[in-house]
Amino acid sequence: MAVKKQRRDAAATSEQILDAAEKLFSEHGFAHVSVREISEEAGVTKSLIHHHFGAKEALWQAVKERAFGAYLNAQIDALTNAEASDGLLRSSIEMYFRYLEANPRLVRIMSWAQVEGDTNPVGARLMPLGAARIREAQEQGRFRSDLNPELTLAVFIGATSYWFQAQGLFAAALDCPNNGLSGSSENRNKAFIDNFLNIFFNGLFTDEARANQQGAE
Amino acid sequence: MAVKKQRRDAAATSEQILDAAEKLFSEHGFAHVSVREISEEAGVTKSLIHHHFGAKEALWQAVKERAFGAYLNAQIDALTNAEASDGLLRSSIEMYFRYLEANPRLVRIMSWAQVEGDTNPVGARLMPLGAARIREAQEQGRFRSDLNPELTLAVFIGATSYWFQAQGLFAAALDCPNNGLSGSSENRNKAFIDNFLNIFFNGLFTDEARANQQGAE
DNA sequence: TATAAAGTTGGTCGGTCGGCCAGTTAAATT
DNA sequence: AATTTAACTGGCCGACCGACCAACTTTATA
Repeated sequence: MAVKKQRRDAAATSEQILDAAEKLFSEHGFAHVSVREISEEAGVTKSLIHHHFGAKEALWQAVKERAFGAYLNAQIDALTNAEASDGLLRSSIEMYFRYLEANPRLVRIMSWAQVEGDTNPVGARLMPLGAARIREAQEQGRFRSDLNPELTLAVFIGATSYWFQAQGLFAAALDCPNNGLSGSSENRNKAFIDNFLNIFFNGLFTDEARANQQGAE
Repeated sequence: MAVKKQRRDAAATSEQILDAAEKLFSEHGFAHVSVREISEEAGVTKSLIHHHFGAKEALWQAVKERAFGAYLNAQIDALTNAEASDGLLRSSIEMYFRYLEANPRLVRIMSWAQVEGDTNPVGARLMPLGAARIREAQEQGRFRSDLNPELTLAVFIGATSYWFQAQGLFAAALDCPNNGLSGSSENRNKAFIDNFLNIFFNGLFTDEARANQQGAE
């Protein structure tokens, strides 16, 4: 038999409100969404939102904290559990990419938070972990030691994050039929990360060009 | 003798309004700025803004078109005038980076436009030009031919654009005193682009690691 | 100089916003 | 069963928003 729906459940109601707010905030941004719209989306009264979260700003904060918290845990897992071999480091990088791919709302929330000037605590937590993995690889002679780990990590985070943030920018240029990228977005994402990792690890130069470059220095 | 100030000059007034709007919109975004605030910043009445631009939305559009137009011209110059040698391609890439560095307002306007879902016509114009340069280098045997030019360009645009968009994200992690990056932002920018181009062209692997990777395939 | 056109102004309107409060209902406590 | 606590509701309020308009002033035209 079906469980009778609880009519007063503060935790469930809060989640309901958070879900609705996350949906609308991520789509349109904090300023373009009214508390009224959120209440309608969540199926509760406007007053109830103020009852549970106080001000609109606090609700936005709660939405961000929930999304960033889940993201942070997933990434810390990926960065601490992966072992220091080429294949596993590569796969932990791919996990970062896949997480963004699977959570488009998170990507948009991060975009909004970024442009609105939030001092994102997630980056400050994640950067040292990722940089440490790069340092390990350098000490083991697998990565070049003349590169700065933090800046290298910034390249990786930037290229992958921007790929998802700016799909509208790239879509038109990628959709021409002669480059074999006009398939599904999954295929495009896979082609991008493969292409990126290939450059990231091996560079853009041919062996010949690299030899010339080194000879010239 | 000083030129007597024109008291009624529609073009100058429009510029004045556009300057004020660009400043405030880029700092706080479209929704967080009122027409009243813009009028005060520009030193004109609110009604005058409606007289010149119609609706607030049209003013925002005009701000974006002015900024994107200047940006587009500068980049088209860089991409069409640079000759097809390693040094000049590298320098045209650096010009792109320098332009973003010198125009923080443009970076923020692009961020706002992106997150608000604008179908950015600039990317559609610029991507084919940049991809063509990469194709040339591939045909001349300087760049590896197994890479997709458009996706490669997306890596470059993403990494550099994100660097400026997300300085707040990176700043905390980069400011630790032991990595030599705690100087001025100009120095940090230079260190980043040098590090990026080094990876971009030559890859992250050591020669040994690259040899192992190729041997394993 | 007469007249039209364009630049500029202060004031105001309907509408929406976030937040508050008094009151109601269900659950928990004693 | 009585009472306290907390979830929940409808209505309302002042503030602010973008837009509009009628009037006024300067410049261009004939």
